[in-house]
Amino acid sequence: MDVVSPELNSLLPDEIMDTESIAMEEELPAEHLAAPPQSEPEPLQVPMETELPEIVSLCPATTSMKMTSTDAQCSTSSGTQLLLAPSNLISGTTTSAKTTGPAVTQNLPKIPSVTVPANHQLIINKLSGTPAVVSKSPGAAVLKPEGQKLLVAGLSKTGQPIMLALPHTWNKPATTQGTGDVKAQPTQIKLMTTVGKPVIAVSSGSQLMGSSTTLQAQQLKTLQFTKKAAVSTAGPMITKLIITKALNNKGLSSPASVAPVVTGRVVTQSTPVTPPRNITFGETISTVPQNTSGNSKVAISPLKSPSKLTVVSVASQSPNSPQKSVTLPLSVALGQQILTVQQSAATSPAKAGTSQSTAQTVKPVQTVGGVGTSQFKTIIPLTTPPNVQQIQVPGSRFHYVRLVTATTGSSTAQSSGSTNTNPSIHPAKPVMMNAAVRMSVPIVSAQTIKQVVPKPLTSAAQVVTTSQTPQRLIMPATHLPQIQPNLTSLPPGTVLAPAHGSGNMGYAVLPAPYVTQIPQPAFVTLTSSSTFSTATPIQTQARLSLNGQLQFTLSEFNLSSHRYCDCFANGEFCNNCNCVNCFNNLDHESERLKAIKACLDRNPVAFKPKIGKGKEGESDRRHSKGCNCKKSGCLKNYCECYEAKIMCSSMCKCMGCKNFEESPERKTLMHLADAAEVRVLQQTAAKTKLSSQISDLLTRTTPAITSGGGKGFLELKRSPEFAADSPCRYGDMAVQSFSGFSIDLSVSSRSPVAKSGTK
DNA sequence: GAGTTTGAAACT
DNA sequence: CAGTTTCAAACTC
Repeated sequence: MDVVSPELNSLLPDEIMDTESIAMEEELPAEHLAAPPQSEPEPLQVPMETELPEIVSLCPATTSMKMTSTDAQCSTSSGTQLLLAPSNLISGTTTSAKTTGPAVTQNLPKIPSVTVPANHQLIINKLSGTPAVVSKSPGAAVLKPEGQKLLVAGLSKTGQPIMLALPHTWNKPATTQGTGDVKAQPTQIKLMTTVGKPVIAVSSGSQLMGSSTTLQAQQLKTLQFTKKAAVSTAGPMITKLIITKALNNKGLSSPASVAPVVTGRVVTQSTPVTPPRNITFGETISTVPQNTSGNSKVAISPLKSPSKLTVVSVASQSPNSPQKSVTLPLSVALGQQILTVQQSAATSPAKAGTSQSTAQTVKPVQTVGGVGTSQFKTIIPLTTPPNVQQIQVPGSRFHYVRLVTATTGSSTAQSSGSTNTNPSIHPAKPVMMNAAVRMSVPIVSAQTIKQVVPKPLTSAAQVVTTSQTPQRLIMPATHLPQIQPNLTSLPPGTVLAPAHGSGNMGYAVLPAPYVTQIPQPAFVTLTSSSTFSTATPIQTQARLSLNGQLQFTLSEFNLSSHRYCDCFANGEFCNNCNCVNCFNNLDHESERLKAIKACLDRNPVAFKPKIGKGKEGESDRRHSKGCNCKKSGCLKNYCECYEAKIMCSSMCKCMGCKNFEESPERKTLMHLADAAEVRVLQQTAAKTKLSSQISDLLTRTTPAITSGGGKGFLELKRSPEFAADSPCRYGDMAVQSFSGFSIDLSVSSRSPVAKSGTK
């Protein structure tokens, strides 16, 4: 690893907090996404295209070490995923670093490699001789030398940690061995330092992952980690993780919408530090060096709105039996996100660090990213009562709630469920999925989370539906043997999608309103497979097929279509769609239930994502069923394969197929399509720029601009200094619509200002 | 926007 | 499982 001296750092003060340039470097094409880690035995399907989030994560690599530093801080642009090794580990690789404690200088682990997958995740590996990050953080196991690199140097003489954010093009192997010449490419290096704070120090064995929703790539979030010296190596340590949105955060949304969520691990308690807009949280972890203390994974929705946040924590772990870790991987799939949660019981109560509503005490988190092309934001809340928090994202179509784990008596989950003692369960092995899944889980009390057998959604499950915005409850139907026994531990209200069959992956998509508003007698029994036996009959609100797919049909929805309504197929209620006489709403729940049941009986795979992960050795994506084209040559959008921009496979039954790799027709079309896309992008960029200029012009030239009461409107008012009857260039501007990229200014006839249309 | 083509899903 | 029907989306003009 390269060593960045403090001198170098001091010479480049302007580089600090240079978020824009960093953000630019983060822009990676989708094809640069990281491949699944090799440690993953069997990648799961990627049901849908995913708009990938980026991760800021902190991942300690050591198993036991002393932390004498009191504060640690790192800054990174949002969206950049970082896996940071412990400070001592870092310092051991830097010549200029000053260790903060005597224990730190001993047995300094080396960082053999710094690899960055394409998802901008920086992974600093330890030596192979030590318990690697990989073993504890499968998500960090992706060591694909792509993407942006970030080197974390140790403490300087002034105590400033130095982090080098390297462009993704800077992936020479030498850099991973500490022999790279930093100065050789000065323009590609971003230095981020913390002022007056020691370098990031992550407690041993803990896995931290900080993540935050990102509204814009330019957002900068500061992660502050506070550690206190442990009494002994085996003693508790304090780790405080703070994520602070930088002041230059360009996010325009409310705090709830951005709600940076960071996970961390705190051995005991942390001193609350609650600067404005900071989120401080801590978590109690086991002090057993080899104890991974479970892993908690929560994926933040990487969907369109980065503000969407889903936090789920399930399972608990006996503090004294790390190998019996009853981690409950809760994998959720919506085709775009996968959420995996493994959470351990805390040996001591965790303590939230801030009084802010967004403050969270979190469990150790590790990313499940790095699998496939997915990128994850992993968050684990370790909330104190109230154990339920709802995340409301203004403007979002979805509501999210957090499932939190009780901080006390967490060991009951392990002992209560006989299925949890399945030896096949890997203690800390997270369930890795290669697709992100959005998951909205009904709010459940902490105690109910531990219950082995899900109950019908009655009083136990407290689902909050505050608006007509559909909620989704999506659970994985993937065949995941390691988590299957733990599925019985899902909290009441959770819709289970029992894995069944081999490779027949499905997803249970259940709108939350559907869950919450169904009368109890209307429950649809969750069909359990033979391998998914439970002592108690499981009831939930949707009937699931054997492969775990929740299905809906419109046959009883008085719709004249044999096809599924898109809204329905997505597990949503129809809203502002073109459905006629639609029954896919809350007013027709009984009919909807019938439709679901009928559909499940008829076709268990109707809602299965058509484009999924191909078999091993095949291309990443392929049509699950294959097309059946006859006339289009599979080169028109009639063909589902072509429409999905994938080539036809052996599954297809098409005739005259031209949608294969070497097809000249296909290549020609692709070239044309690419060219067209480039043009569209250029035009869009031009429009955006022009609109921005116009808007800026209006702002600067208009005497007064006040936001109108309506949404997305600008009200242009006459400035007081202009008399009502005086000639005024802008005097007759009325309220104009300001929608999207278009600004249409209507100017009165006596103000012959040229209209500006950007469309 | 209307008409045509197409193929997936439902149906038999 | 194969053939037929239906119909919304894609496509063309």
